[in-house]
Amino acid sequence: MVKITDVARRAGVSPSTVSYALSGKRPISEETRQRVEDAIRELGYRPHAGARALAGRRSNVLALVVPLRAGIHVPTVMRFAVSVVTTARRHDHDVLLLTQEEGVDGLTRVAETALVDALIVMDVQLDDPRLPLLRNLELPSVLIGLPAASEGLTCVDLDFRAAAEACVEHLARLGHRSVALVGSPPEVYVRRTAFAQRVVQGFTDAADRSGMSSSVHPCEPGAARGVAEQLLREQPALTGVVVHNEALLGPLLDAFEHLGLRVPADLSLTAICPDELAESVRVPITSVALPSAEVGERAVELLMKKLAGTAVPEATLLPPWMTERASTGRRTVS
Amino acid sequence: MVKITDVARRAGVSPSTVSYALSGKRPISEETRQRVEDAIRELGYRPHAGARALAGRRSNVLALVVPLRAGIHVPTVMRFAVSVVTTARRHDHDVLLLTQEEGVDGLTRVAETALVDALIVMDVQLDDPRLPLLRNLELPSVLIGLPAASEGLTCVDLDFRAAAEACVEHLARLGHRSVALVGSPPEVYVRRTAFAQRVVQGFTDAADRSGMSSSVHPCEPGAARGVAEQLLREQPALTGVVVHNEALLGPLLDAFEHLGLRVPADLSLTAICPDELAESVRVPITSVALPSAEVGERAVELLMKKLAGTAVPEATLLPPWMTERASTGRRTVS
DNA sequence: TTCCTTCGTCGAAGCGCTTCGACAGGGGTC
DNA sequence: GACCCCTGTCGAAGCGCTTCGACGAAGGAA
Repeated sequence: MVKITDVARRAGVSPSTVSYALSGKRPISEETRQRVEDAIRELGYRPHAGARALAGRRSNVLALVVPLRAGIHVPTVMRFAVSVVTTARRHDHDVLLLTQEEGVDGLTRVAETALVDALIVMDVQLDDPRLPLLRNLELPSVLIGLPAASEGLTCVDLDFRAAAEACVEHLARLGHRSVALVGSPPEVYVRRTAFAQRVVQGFTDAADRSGMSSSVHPCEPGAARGVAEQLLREQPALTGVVVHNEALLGPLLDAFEHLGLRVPADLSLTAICPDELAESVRVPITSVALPSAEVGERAVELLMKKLAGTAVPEATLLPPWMTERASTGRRTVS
Repeated sequence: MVKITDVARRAGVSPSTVSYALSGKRPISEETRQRVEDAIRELGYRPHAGARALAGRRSNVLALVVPLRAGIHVPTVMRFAVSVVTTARRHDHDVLLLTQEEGVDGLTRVAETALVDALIVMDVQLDDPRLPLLRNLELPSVLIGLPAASEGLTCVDLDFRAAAEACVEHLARLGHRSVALVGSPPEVYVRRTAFAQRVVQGFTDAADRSGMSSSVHPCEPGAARGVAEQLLREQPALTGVVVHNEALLGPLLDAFEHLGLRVPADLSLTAICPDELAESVRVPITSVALPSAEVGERAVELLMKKLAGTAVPEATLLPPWMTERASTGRRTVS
């Protein structure tokens, strides 16, 4: 193994100079830096991560808690995760994968062993049991998701409330008077997952404000047909549906068609989901984008700022961005 | 931060004794061990990961390369990943998440900086460009997937060839004479992804051996209806289908029904996919299980053996395990 | 000219842990 | 009784890196 002293010898300088040349923490003459870089290249030197972590008190590793619980949409979660990894690499950090199972203990462990410098936590509940821990930990952390009380924390997320409102208001503008929300599976609400709850709030409030009749339906994957039938039965005047359930978008479209409803002629559909998904189904869906890549990126960048000692806002809510596609149209009064 | 010397002082022993009590690498009297453990508990001691890695030449971290390329089924991949993380934790290891993007460089980097002790690589191609690297690296590695040449490597996977054969033979036993394989998206074959290729081989060979007529159809997600129509048009005698594409299982079932075919009365369906999936669709599918959890577990266990210096087999192929469900039946001669 | 900075570099002291060699004491064995 | 070999413990020497204080040289201010 080639180490810093080897590089130093080859470049004709001291190890500390190599270190400073690498970190830039003290001025080094251009000529010396060049010699050091050459030596590094020639020898194929790579600093030892453990030694670095020990001496520098920084491991350059972030922990990411990936939620893989019942009811979540795995591909969507992985979009966040990939964005986090990619952005972390841009900032010269690696990402340690923790599963939800490990829970509070896992977070404590990686924090206290100094395995990681910082934490990113996904799938936040309104009253998440991990919040006290995160507040007390000496390590900086960022939540992807907005709990009920964000004091003393740092959170990033899409403004789901505004997203749901945007969907409803879009339907209202098109003349719809009766709308329904097809949501995530029931267990997601039982856990009081923050984003799901906010969508319900935004949806209901906006519908009330617009004087629309509305209903909310948590929905299992695979239950598309059942929900569709139920909707038509219980809410015969229904002409607008907001879908907040990635797995159901396609099936729901099929189910409505199967029941003889044309989208958007008889029924307008909007969704909150990744743009790619909205574009890839049979009838492209008017949707508020779920900007996973941007959220992941922001999370890492906020963390980097905190690591650098900069103050950051407690909550960063990305404004909803709606794209009109083929699935929504004016209500046709029959 | 509480360190080993604090524990040593409190327990009235030397730091080395604490270390040995913890690692068990030298005999320690029961009484001393107890005092050390008490001290650890009372002080809340956690060994510093970096220091440990530096002195012990082991980081207790594994790298996992997670494939998130076009055409892969994310939930299936994550089943492997979760199993790897869970098993790794049981062996007191953590898992560093690498994306495919990082490629060969990423593997080299984490290996040479001693950030990780070992590597697990998924989504292996028959002629994977990472193989030479893995062969030369001083770090042990395990592939999830079986490349064309496995000499000098360690690989675990379901025996996909045998799995495909089992599906075909099952259909043959039921009297079917004309079968089709609905496979992964085309890009998966273009990349020469190992498991996909082996399924095709196994399927074709078994069909030939049984004297059945057969055809193979790579298939995009969302193209279910198109493929179904094409199959009926081009292969009118078709009565048996093998599906090797998680995303398509449900849609394909719907598509055949839509075309007026009853499963299994008119058409028998078998699949290679996780059992959960096979059970959760409308008509439970006779399937060969994709034992993600077991494969992930085996991968980690093989790695642990290699880290311990034990020799392990180059290829571990798990035998296929078929479960008959409602989707297959005898061919009804009409 | 003298004094004070700033720039560029070096040496040494750790960071917190593991591990090696040494050694005291307590049995066995012959 | 002499010898040897375990068992259980300690002290010290690193592991490879960062960082702090120091210092010579060069440049500016007075």
